[in-house]
Amino acid sequence: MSLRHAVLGLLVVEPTTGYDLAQRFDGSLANAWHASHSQIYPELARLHEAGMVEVLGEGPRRSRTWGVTDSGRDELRRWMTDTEPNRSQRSETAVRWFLLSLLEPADRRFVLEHELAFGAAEIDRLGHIADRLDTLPGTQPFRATVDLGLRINAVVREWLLEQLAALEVPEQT
Amino acid sequence: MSLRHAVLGLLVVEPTTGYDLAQRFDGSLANAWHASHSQIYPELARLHEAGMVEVLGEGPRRSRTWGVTDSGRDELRRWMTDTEPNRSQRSETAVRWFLLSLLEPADRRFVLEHELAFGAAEIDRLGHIADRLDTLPGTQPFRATVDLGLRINAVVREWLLEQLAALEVPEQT
DNA sequence: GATTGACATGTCGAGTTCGATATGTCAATC
DNA sequence: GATTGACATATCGAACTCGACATGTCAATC
Repeated sequence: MSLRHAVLGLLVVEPTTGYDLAQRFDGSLANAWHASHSQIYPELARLHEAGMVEVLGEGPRRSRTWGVTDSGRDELRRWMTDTEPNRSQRSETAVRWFLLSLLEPADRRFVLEHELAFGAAEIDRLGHIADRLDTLPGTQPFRATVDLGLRINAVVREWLLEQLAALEVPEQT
Repeated sequence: MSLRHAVLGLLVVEPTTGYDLAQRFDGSLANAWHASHSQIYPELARLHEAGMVEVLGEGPRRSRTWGVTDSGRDELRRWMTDTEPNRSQRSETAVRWFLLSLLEPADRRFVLEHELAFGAAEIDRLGHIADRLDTLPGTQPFRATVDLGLRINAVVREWLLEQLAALEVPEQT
């Protein structure tokens, strides 16, 4: 269960509300893990019961700002250094890339162009995040992860363009 | 539910048994999707009931070789070209990379070195798959995906080495 | 002839995730 | 003063996933 540790991690970075946590899962953590609010609220309740998070303050609209306790920090460290990562991945997009060659050229071109457009938007999105982090102090460490995302996206883009180019050339059998 | 389409895709590539399908999820498709046999057998039964796969032959040990029907091929094509991909990713490893900066330098070095070792093994594994595909005829299209995996692993490796190098330098605040 | 290990299929219960539904607040615009 | 949209929390049932348990076959080695 990494949901628990992803939540703890995000709250160590910066205490925040459950609502905002859900936004972050779709923002900075989008390429690593997804969780919707219907998972996050119960998980916060469980973490609270386990003494790993605490309410730091209450705001408008019944909102509560959650922070991590020492016990929660211990648990996060233990997980990161003492447990073997679960290496199983899950990416529907990657499944589609894998199966791309099963499509006829016309369909393949269509899908490749669609993926390229999405990738361009993603590079744009990450670029904006990088720019914002560059102006903010104290968030330097996370620049590195954004950078990794940008580099992976660049490699994928190049690969997609190659696949598209291979489509133009009559097949060499 | 991409399990269904991943199974259909693998069976279009080459008809095979449920057992072998489970091996392939952990081999060629390891960086895209994971599924164990306890998911695969019921899914094959459902696909059979839906008329999307059929038994092509029976072998030793009650084994059945499954193939995709025309209806299954239609469904796979429809999924790949007409539906919007679910972009949500899931990678515990990526979550750990994201949270790396929360660790103290000594712990961080430990984790980075562990990741580098795993990455090296993965590059090795993909390299062997690539070599095998190069000697086999008729599997050229999947060379491309293996290549993408190799390139992404190379970028990650470079990134991990940079993070390790940054650890040596006294912090610039 | 016995043992071992890879091949092969299957089910079950617990745990996790998703999508829908529900309820309400607050600030800004019309 | 009404409406809209972002903020905010919460629950429920259906679907999906995981790990454990169960059963058996076949080939090769000891």
